[in-house]
Amino acid sequence: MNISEFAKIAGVSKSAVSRYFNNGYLSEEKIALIKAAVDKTGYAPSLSARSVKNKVTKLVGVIIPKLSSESIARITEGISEVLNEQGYKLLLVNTANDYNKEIDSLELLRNNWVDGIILMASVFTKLHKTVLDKIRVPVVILGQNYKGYNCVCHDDFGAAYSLTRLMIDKGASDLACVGVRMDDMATGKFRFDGFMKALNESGLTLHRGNHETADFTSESGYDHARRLFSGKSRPDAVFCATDSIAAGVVLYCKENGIRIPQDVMVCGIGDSRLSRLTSTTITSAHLHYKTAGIEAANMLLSQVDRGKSAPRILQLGYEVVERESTDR
Amino acid sequence: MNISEFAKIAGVSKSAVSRYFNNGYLSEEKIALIKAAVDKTGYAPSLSARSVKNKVTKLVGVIIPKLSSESIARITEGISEVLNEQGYKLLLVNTANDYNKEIDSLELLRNNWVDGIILMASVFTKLHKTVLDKIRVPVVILGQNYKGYNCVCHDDFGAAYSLTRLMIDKGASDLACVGVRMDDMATGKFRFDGFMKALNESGLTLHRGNHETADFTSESGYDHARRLFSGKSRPDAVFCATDSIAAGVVLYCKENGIRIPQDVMVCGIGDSRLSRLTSTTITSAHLHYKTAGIEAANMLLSQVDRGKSAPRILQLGYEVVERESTDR
DNA sequence: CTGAAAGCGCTAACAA
DNA sequence: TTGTTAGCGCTTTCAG
Repeated sequence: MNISEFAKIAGVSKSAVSRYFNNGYLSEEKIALIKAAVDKTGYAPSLSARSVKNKVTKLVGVIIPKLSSESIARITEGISEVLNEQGYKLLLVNTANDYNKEIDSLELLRNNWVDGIILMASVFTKLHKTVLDKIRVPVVILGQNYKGYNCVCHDDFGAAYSLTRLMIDKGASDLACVGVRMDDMATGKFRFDGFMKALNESGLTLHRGNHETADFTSESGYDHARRLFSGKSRPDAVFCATDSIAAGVVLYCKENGIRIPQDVMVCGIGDSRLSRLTSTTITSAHLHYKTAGIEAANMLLSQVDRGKSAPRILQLGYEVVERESTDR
Repeated sequence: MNISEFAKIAGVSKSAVSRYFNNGYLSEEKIALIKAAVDKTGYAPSLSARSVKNKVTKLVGVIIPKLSSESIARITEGISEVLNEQGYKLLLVNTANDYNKEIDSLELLRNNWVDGIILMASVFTKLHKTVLDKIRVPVVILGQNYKGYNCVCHDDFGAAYSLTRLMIDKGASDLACVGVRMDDMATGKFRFDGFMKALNESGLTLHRGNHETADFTSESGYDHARRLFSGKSRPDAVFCATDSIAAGVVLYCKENGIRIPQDVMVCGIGDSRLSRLTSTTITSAHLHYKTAGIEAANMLLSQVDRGKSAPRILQLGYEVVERESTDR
């Protein structure tokens, strides 16, 4: 049913109907007439047609690498909360860790579909830059710090530094790192750099064989723990780039009689629910994921409303949460 | 930029441009002309305007109660996979466990916005029915079994029965259940019913104080474990409606010197990653979450394409996965 | 194969 | 306050 047909049923003009749905001038009498007809027919205006006129879709595109990750879920909940409140809807694109798809999705949303985009970026290629620079709608990048773009990110470097420092202060001298690929700047490079800074500051060196690159799963953490602990000299502390990886390391230790924290200390990042439930609970750094989502959505919507402005970068802090895995 | 303006730049007519983007008849020559202009200007047709003509948005609404849940994330990944493949986009609505918002969201999507809806339902009220019956686009309900609607669901009853049976076969005689609210039929009622059937079949009774109602978190599982184990007689087996709850129970036992499985057996449902990482790994039932998402999306799209048809119910099986928590 | 023109459902400027 | 009317950007007949 369209507006003309409905107007006929309600016994009013098209404009009256339009005004009814757009808070225009309308007499009580007509309002009642239309309300009754709505109840009867269930008519609602076509959002597409409305968008054609308004040039506004009230839709925000959110591009994520995967869904089954506690951190991403929490971020997305934050985003969704703000969007809901402000009357926007969330168009979710899951790239399934496929970086080409990230580009495709940006292309897809580039014109005429959404009023703004939040990109949970992993790696950042020249292609990303090319596409991002062509996009007409506002974009906020979440979880990475790319100069020249609107970003909301975490203090990955600081969190890694503090945790490593903590383990050194507790007596660790032969530290290992299970990180992720370095082209993921936030989770890969910055967390590794923070780890290294703490080492260097204390005059420690990263021994050969003590640096592993895992993916984001605990299975992978488990596998890399095996490699770490099968060398001749075992590390006495393992810094992991994420809690999931740390959980895998903890599991490996449990199964192989390596005592935590007596034989080896372990920590992760993210303060996930998991870190409280593993056989040895895991010392971690709390990152404000939901807040990041909220801030990113607010940053985006303010640009949607008031037009693009100079790029801002918002970096959120962290809190170290000590648990059993470093308790000595 | 709109089609007319672009057509002028490309040096062709509006219709030619339209045909270019809709695989119509077009000479090589014009195709080249338009392609060049697209590269230069970045023009892409407005999807909203297209929808007005086509009466098709290529958008599917997905309503979920929350994001930070492994099962929901896996389901949604399945949905997203199919939608992507078929050229549909995913409009995500997070109701944040607010059942009123579930209704509102259905109302919102009811007309003219999406081509179909997947509803991850929790409870089912008369209001749900009223709204669902008014909706014009196809709807698939995921995770619950409501006669008369298209549903994809799990064998909650069977899974609970098998797990309880397993514990009884291993010698449990005083069983407890930590479930969730009964108006969530799938997770609450059916899992409890499955549990009870196994008890009854073996001539066992549910002792007073051995039935707790938790929410879906491990914190809640932890709290209810305290109540369970502070009575005079301790159960020798605890069936939990979800893995998260079970993880909380396991944590409580660990902290209070209650040995699993020697003193008490524990199991959950969902075969989550968590169940493999807790201090005592948790026996669980694998539910095919991602498959459920895939099947639901396929079911929905087939109705979108071929029009609504008689309601179908697809129930997926389960597999019991034995781990340490029942290993005796 | 091509372009002109009508029309999708809606909004808003305009005249009443 | 109201109704009429001219678009919004696109697709698709229809006549060439």
